[in-house]
Amino acid sequence: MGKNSKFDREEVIDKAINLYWNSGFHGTSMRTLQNEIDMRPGSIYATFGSKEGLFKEALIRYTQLGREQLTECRRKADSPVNALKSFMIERVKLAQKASPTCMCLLVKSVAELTDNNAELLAQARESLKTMESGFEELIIAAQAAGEIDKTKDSQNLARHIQIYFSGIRSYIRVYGDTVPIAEMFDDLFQHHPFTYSSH
Amino acid sequence: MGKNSKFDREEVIDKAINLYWNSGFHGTSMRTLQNEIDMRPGSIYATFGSKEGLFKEALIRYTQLGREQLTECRRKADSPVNALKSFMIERVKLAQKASPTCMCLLVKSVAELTDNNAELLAQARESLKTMESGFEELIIAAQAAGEIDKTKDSQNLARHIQIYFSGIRSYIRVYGDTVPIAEMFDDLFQHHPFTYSSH
DNA sequence: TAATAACTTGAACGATCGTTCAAGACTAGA
DNA sequence: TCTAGTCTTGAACGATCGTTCAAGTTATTA
Repeated sequence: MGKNSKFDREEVIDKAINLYWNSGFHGTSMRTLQNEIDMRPGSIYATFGSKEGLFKEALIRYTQLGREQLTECRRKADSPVNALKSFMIERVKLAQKASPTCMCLLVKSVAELTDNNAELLAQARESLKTMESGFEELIIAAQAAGEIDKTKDSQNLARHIQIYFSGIRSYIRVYGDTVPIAEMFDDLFQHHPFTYSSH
Repeated sequence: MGKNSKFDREEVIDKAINLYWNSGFHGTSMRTLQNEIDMRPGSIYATFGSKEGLFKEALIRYTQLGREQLTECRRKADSPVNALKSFMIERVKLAQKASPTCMCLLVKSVAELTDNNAELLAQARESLKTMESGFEELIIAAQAAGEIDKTKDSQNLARHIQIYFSGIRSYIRVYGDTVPIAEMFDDLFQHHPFTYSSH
């Protein structure tokens, strides 16, 4: 008995993701959120508890979508390494559409948040680790397929990718599209420690 | 005739840098700034014009200090590449002292700022380019000294460093000190395209 | 169809935001 | 020492912040 919600929860969170992605946690006001997701304060607070609560759900869903995209890339690509490459390219394209910063919402969040929002900071960290472990799975697959040297530590390589990926996206934020994005990702895998030919 | 300011301008800006570094532009309130730099609103606004004005000066001074530190490292180190290495290590140490994020204030700023603060965003971008050109100067010196392959494009290598450096610092933000920082910087230079031995 | 439970609404709250400005304090030149 | 110019002070401003809650609406059940 009683009334059902008339809004679509995932749809609402997706809109929240885009807003937070654009302007960050502090830069996005509840008023803006209210207008954009078309909910009144009472409904928002009944559903998500607080601005922090909504942001946390946004982080979680953002991460889930990222993992799904990674899986999708693996399904489509003809090799694990190519799956990683296409994921990075697609992710940058998606980010450029959703947020002019082009940066990862999770990286933006660990950069912006402080201990004043400890739970959110912890969630963003956790999410980044989740993404990194997704990279590692693909690397292990690549090693099994003979694409990457089996003697290399997969965790180490995944770290390499995480670092370079976030670095590139910060770099794009500074230089915009003037920089050859695809080439930069190719570079990553053409170099040691991802190739046999090195050292 | 008239009264002289009783505060030290550089000292004030340095304190502002630390506050912004910790909490970001939006996360640092004028009230907090007033207390920390021990100036009343009237004085701050007479001197810097606005919160944006103070932040811009902070960005500029932060960059200037960074360039000076780079020069200092070059003076002390026995080679240009070692100068780069020690700069990175020292910078991370400094950042860990000044800001628990350990990240670069400039990268944090391009991540946080939007077109609502276009002038600040432009300044942060400009400053990052300034730092990168400092890296390139050291690389050119390293090439002249035979430390790095002369046929490599110095601009490209500087980009590599910029990307990896900011990437590492984001990474440290996620994992804290559990990650072997010095090793990671060594890795950067042991790999192609910084070594002859690669490819 | 009346009662009940679930959800929505939007005006309003206190707190805090960045900022202003009239008044006071101080210093240097006449 | 007086005056004119410069800097400092801090109360106060309107705007906006995140949030609350009593009242209204809608759907389900008996």
